[in-house]
Amino acid sequence: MDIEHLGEVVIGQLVDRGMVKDFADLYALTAEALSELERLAEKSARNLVAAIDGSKHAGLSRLLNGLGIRMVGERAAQLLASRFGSMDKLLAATEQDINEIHGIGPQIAQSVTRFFAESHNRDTIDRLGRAGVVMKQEGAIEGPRPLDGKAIVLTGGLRTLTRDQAKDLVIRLGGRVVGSVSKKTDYVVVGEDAGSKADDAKRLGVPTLDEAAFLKLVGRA
DNA sequence: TAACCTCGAGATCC
DNA sequence: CTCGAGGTTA
Repeated sequence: MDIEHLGEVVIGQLVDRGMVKDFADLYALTAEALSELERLAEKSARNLVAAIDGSKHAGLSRLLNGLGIRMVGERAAQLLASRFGSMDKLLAATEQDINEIHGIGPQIAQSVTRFFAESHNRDTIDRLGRAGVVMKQEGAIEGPRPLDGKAIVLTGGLRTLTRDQAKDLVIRLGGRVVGSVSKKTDYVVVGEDAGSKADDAKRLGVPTLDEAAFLKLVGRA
């Protein structure tokens, strides 16, 4: 369920009545107040309040996506959430820090830092936090991120992880899974019955990891 | 090159 | 909602 279900009719009334000036105000709404509006009876009002409340736990990437930062859509929001893990760390980041993320360049980095430099935007974030909006990435890995910025190739089958699980793990640890081995590849994870990618790694001098070494590196062993 | 972001236009649904 | 144009990034 999503706040986006708020129709224009309802939003318009809320704004006209001064009940909502920015989207942090949505969290202060009550079913009683909403029932005063036209075209929104008690049941809908309660559903709406519940949906708004539930959105507090959408996670940092959804929050960043929802703030409306120029050039930050789903993809950039996920990259930022994955790299910094919490709003506090993102707020403390410099433009250079953000620019260094693979997938984010100078334009987006500047857009993000400009957004957070605006005091009214910081106010909105403060108020969202006080309203109980979760400002951390759900499932974020605490501590060192051994794969930060690393390009990983997976080849062959792993015993303890499916390919999707392995990919998810790499991403959550800050790395990215790429499809072919090149000099820019940081590691090749060699599973069972690995194919030519293992040969490519040897030929190009790219470090290889067997499953045990991979699990150890990612802190799962 | 390919995926992604923004925005406006027109199609579609209720 | 989908589409296309125009821009960003690697």
